[in-house]
Amino acid sequence: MPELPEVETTVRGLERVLKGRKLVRVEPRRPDLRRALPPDLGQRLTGARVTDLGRRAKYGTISTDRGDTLVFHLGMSGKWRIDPAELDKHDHFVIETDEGRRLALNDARRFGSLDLVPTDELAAWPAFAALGPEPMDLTARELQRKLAGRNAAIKLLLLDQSIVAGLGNIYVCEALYRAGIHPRRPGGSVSLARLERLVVAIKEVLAEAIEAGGSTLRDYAAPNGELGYFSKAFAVYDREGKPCSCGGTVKRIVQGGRSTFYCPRCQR
DNA sequence: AGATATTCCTGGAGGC
DNA sequence: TGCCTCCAGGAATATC
Repeated sequence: MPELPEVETTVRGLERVLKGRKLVRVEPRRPDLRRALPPDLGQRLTGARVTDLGRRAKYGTISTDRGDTLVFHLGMSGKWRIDPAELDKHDHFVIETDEGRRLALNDARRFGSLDLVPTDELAAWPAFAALGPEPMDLTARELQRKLAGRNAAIKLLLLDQSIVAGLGNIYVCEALYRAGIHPRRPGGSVSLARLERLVVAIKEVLAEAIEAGGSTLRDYAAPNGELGYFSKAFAVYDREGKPCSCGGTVKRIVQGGRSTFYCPRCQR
């Protein structure tokens, strides 16, 4: 269930193993994840040297000296396993470096994706071109402009990657809680002052999550490759019926087919 | 154009 | 214990 902080943590972990390394073996172990993999993926990556790693929204990028960038999305269950003792049935893509390190992209539910894009065309790549600003670059003014006239619930609009790119269900719930905004409030009805609070809340909750991820990088790099969510207790997410610090009770509703958790006393 | 529903997939949880 | 249903998640796609 990786959102932006988990992808950021993943990229930082991969960077330590991959940056500057040559890929001596590249093995797609099935032809597709969510979509078909590029048929020449193995051929185009084998023998290439990794120059850079990066992140855009919830996508990770691995660029090579051949002018290609491998773009991965972890979907909901994806994770990279570092030096797994043995491969399991959900290790769908495996690469090996000239130092003998092995990385396996494991994705039980296969909602993830792998694409190979010319590095100089990345910004124009359709999936990237459709993305809104990175949350860390977001301003209240810009958010206000994007929400103007929109009647849909603020919760749903914040999940729209063209409005702001990288937020998922968990951090949207947490950010709205911190900003004191009711998840059902129409997007266009949130005042600039409250959007200011919201933008600060988004940046803070993501920064804290990345910080927590950084502190668990050791675990991430362990043979089992597990990468947990920001494991500090969430204030509202998955806490239906439990107490809020205000004395109220966390409530769960369904919006757009997915759960929203919020405190009816704190969020208006 | 905006809003809403559906689709992909598997494992884990809970009910009986 | 086993079988069934339901649910979680992100984003593309379809339909109103």
